[in-house]
Amino acid sequence: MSEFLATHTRTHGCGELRAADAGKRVILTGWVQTYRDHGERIFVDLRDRGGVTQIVADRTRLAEVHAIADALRSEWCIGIVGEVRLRGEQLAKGSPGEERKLKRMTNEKLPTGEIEVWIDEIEVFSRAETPPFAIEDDTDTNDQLRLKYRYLDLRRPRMQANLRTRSLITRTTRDYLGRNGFLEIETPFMVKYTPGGARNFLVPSRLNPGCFYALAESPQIFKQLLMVAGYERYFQIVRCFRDEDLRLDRQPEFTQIDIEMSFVNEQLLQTTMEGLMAALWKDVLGVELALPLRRMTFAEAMDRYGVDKPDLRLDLTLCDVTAGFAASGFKLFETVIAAGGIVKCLRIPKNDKLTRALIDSLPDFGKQFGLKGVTTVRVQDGGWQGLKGVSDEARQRINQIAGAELGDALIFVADKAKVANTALGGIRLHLGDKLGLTRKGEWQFMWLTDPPLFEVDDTTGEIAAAHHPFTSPRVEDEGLLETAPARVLARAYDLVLNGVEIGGGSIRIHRSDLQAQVFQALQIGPDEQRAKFGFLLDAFKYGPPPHGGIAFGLDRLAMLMAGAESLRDVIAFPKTQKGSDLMTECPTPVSAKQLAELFIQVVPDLPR
RNA sequence: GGAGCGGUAGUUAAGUUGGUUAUAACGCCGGCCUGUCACGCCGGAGGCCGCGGGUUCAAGUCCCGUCCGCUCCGCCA
Repeated sequence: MSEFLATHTRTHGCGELRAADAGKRVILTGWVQTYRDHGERIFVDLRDRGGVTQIVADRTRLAEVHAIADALRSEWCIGIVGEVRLRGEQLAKGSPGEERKLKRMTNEKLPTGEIEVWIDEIEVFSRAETPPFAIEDDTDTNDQLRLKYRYLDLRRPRMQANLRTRSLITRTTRDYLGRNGFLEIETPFMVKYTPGGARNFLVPSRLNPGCFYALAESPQIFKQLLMVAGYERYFQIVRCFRDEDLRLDRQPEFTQIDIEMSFVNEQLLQTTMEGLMAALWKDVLGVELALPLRRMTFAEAMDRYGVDKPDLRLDLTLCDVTAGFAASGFKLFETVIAAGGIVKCLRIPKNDKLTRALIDSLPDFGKQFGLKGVTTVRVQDGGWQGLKGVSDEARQRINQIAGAELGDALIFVADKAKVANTALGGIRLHLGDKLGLTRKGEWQFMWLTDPPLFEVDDTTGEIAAAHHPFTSPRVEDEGLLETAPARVLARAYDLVLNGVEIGGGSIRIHRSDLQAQVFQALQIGPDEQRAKFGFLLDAFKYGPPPHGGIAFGLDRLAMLMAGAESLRDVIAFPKTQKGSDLMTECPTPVSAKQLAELFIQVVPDLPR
């Protein structure tokens, strides 16, 4: 133990001291943020997780303290004993210009700016090499370096604030759910591998040669079993693992707030979750949410926003002008329509920021969505500027559908429905940003409801579960399961915030006859059912309660609430886009001996 | 699986149609300085231009390959 700590422990954090503390003898510990050497007097900004305090070493006062302070460098870890003084206290009372000088000495940028601590004792706990980047919020360094020296990156106040926000979120969540009768119950990470869905990370079993566990993608099946087991209300803040390609808002391991309730319908579940959101926004951000939250059907979202997670901070909407362009004389679009495609339109009300250059950049922007082209016209008296070959009649029809007014721009995209919607939805967000139409600072929540129960594969026409095979169809659609499965809508819901899906769930099937119909529609036969879900189906023979649930992405929630730009900024030790950890340099190959112990042989470039 | 962007001093960047010793700012090191808080002033050090090939009299610059990072499409029941 250091000599210093044997006899001292700190009395205050570096963000705590105020003018009222003047005269106190205090002990502070922290890291050297910066130092300003003025010869006889050295000023040091001392930082800990709570803030920064200026400490002062004066040669005429204590030469030995001054000598130690003279050697201090960035990020050294030190402890000091000293006296809190109002800045400029030593100025002679009543001296000329006293008030002005005092004011000049106060640092209004710091909460502790009125005071400073004059050092009586100082101990260097440890020195630091010059860090590869400055430990400050506006340090402009690349992610590669930040991740390699993550422990330094995490010293930055903004990162500490982000992780503090995250901690507050989990604390409030536990508190709210606990008060509402939810039990926190853990479930296994190492689970049975089931094909389909997200790719799994596999864990070899030494005790069972040739056999593997999968790391859980989510506790889905276990939480349903807990409902069968009569726990009624369950939650867990749980790590999930998916071996899929990564994005700004996706990590290979991420955390869910996982929730399941028995004897519940959509209304009760959503109300309960709205209560959770209200508690979070109040406790963490001090914001009162207006409840209930808005609801929108999947169909409306796709039609008007082109996505299943609309950003409602932006008022622009899409409309379908396929009917307008049919027999319009515009061959390009007519061909697309004849091939089963659609034409969607985004109307931009007259806006000076929509420059020629911005319009010209849209086709390139559209390419990333697989779009072949983007057509933009300006609505003028008696015609469209920017597109010829459309009959007057068709033009008027389209103007009417789009609600176009003089001076507006109409942006058209023609392709298969999915591509057209995704692309124009993307352009909508892009332009909202570029034109400054997206209202920053708003919290736009919405429940997305009534999505399709199944997804139909474009090429094969095969049907797959859109969510998972235990999601209930809407009661009124049960009759369609055999005749028109693609039209069946689900008792499922997503919670969307500012264009980000922060949670999703469903009411589950608890009736075996209904479950059989769904398996039938999915063409999952008895053998496959047994192999994949046998234990769950067995459990459902013993009086399963009606139940449903939801899972929130804690990382995304934290990212939005902390105002962070990336998931990596709210995860202490995240991974790169290729799933590697640049600090520990993982993953790595392992020795032949380790592999042999697991009965595994590595074959490079195995044909797939 | 695919597309785009990036990699030059410790860091962030500049580097012209290929042409002398590869610039700048910040940081770092030394000295000076009683009030700074983006302190200031004087001086100094610091480079495998991601890596490997190729073209050329000559490559940071052009070509091919490769690695790493970022963003997106596919993917994520």
